[in-house]
Amino acid sequence: MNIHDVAKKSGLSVVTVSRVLNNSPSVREVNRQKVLKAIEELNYQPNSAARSLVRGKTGVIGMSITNFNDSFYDRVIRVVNRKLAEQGYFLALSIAENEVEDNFLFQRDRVDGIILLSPLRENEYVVELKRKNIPFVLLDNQFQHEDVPSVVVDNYQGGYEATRHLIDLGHTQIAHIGGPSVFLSVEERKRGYVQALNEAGLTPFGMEFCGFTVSSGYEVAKRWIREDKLPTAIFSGDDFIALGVVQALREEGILVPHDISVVGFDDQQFVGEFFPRLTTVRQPEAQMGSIGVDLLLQLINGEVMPAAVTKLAPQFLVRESTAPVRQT
Amino acid sequence: MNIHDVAKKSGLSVVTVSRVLNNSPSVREVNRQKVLKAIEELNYQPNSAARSLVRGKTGVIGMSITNFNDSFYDRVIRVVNRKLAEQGYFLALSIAENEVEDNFLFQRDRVDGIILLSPLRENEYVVELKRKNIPFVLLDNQFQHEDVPSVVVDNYQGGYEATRHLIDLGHTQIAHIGGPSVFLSVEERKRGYVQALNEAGLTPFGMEFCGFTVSSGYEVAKRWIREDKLPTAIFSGDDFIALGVVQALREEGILVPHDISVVGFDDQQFVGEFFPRLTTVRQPEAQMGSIGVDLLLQLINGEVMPAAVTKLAPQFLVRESTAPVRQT
DNA sequence: ATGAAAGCGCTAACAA
DNA sequence: TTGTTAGCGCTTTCAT
Repeated sequence: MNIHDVAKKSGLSVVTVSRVLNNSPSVREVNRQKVLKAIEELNYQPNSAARSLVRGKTGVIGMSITNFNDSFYDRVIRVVNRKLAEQGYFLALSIAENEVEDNFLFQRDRVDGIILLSPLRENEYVVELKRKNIPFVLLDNQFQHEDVPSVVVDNYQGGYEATRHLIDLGHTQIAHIGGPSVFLSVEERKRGYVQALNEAGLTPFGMEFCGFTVSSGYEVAKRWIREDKLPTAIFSGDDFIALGVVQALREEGILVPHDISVVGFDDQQFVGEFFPRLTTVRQPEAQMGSIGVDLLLQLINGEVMPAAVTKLAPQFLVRESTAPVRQT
Repeated sequence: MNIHDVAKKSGLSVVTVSRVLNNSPSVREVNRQKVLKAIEELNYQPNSAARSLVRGKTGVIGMSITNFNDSFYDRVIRVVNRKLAEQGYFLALSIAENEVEDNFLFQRDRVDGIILLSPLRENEYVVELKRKNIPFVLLDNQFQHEDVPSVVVDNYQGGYEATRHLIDLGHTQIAHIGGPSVFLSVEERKRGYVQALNEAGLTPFGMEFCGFTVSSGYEVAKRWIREDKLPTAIFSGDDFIALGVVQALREEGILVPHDISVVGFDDQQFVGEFFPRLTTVRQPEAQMGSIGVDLLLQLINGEVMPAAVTKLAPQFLVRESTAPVRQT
């Protein structure tokens, strides 16, 4: 069943049918109706391969993800999906596990553009996509690349605000547990932390870097307890770490926020349901997704080359895991 | 740049090039090399739209997901992705948010087949896909449908084993907090729970149904504490609920598993990092994904109609949140 | 406003 | 073993 069947059924030519399909204005209303009726009756849908072939466009935007178990990704994906749908594009997600060259999406004629979300082998991907001349943007990435628009959150500011908040609560002994230090975001958060302390005439009480997991946070906190070098406040590199910290402290009878204040990062959904609900830094996922889509579509439409890096302000959320320092 | 360029460059016809591309044996080795060389030099990749058009196949399998913040989904997705890649197929994920008809994937010529993972509006989807005559399978679904292969975990068995384990530990006062009771899986888990109790000559100590969230579990447990009707063991409908329960108990100074044993369901990744590590029921994600792919490919290749429902045994994981009942 | 003809890049059928 | 020809289903000139 194809466009010819519709033409036959409606008594018009395939060209007219095609025009109706593409909302061309130069079709008499009577004929348009005839065609629409035939389409309806035949339950016809144009063949997408044929369309792609002749148009040189697919209407598909690919997005490469590394992880499907994270609120941050979930939120970004939803926004991107919705926004692309509004623009008539379809989002095809792909999990980045294989070699870069193996990625099916990375072919000029399969997608009109690509979004890389928190890419792991960022440089490889960028080289490959540039070589293949596929329009793409980076979201939450690590490095800066010439001619590649990217949208990142201001991790420095996040770290700064988190620490500033603790300082404002009167804390002077503030430690930091960051994620894997290979990440630029980790480095930036730390930088914000240090800067805020410096401005207040303070120095880091302690710094440690571990995995973005509950257990790593737990272990670091347990060690600090064992070594009897506990601060009065801890800025954690993400919510998982923070949760591990809270748990370790609680096991030793140290209460959050009564005895020690803890700040997280990312506002992981399930973490928000724990008590004490974590004071944390939320990344502006909606903005990030939205701007990312805008940039990509500009690129695809060959409009002016968008700015290289868009840095978004994070949102600091004060909840229940932080409190004024206890007077001793 | 297309197949003609390669033909020209290699001094052979487009047909020969096509044959090389498709590993046809009837090409002399010398010529094959010539073609390969030309492809290499031109960095040529066949146009996929043209291929799809003429072959009537896309090489793409679509998978519709509702949530990207869950270990269970993450695990299934990874297995499916890997397995499809092995078979030369590409997995395109799509988030199910819009109307069924809006789903871009649901078009015969866009994908060769579809996998529905834990679909929400299951019946609508099934009707639509049947109407469009697209091969598809269901994973972790709710209902049974004629002529649609599906793979589910034996939730009844999961509930049974979890409860049996508690009974074996000497517990007689065993309560259950299930998820939203609209789900068949929730009903099945409950049924297993009740059955295990019955066989042991016991009756449910209490039953409650709430959302699959930490906070719901927390609230139910808090209420039970307030009303002073605590069991010695609780079988929770999933890990989130279980976590909420543990937290609520701990806040009241009731220790898990010392005072009360708690069992979860799903083996959510981050939950495994909490202490006490949760005794839980793991769904066989790898099997589910693998069998799902096999069934779908059978369907696509028009082989014998696969069995309607494949029910997989869950795996019971004894960890640290359960212990023998305390002698009073 | 409508249609005939050409062509997008590829593969399959048939011939040589 | 290789190549010629036709055609997948659609859109886009270019006439009319």
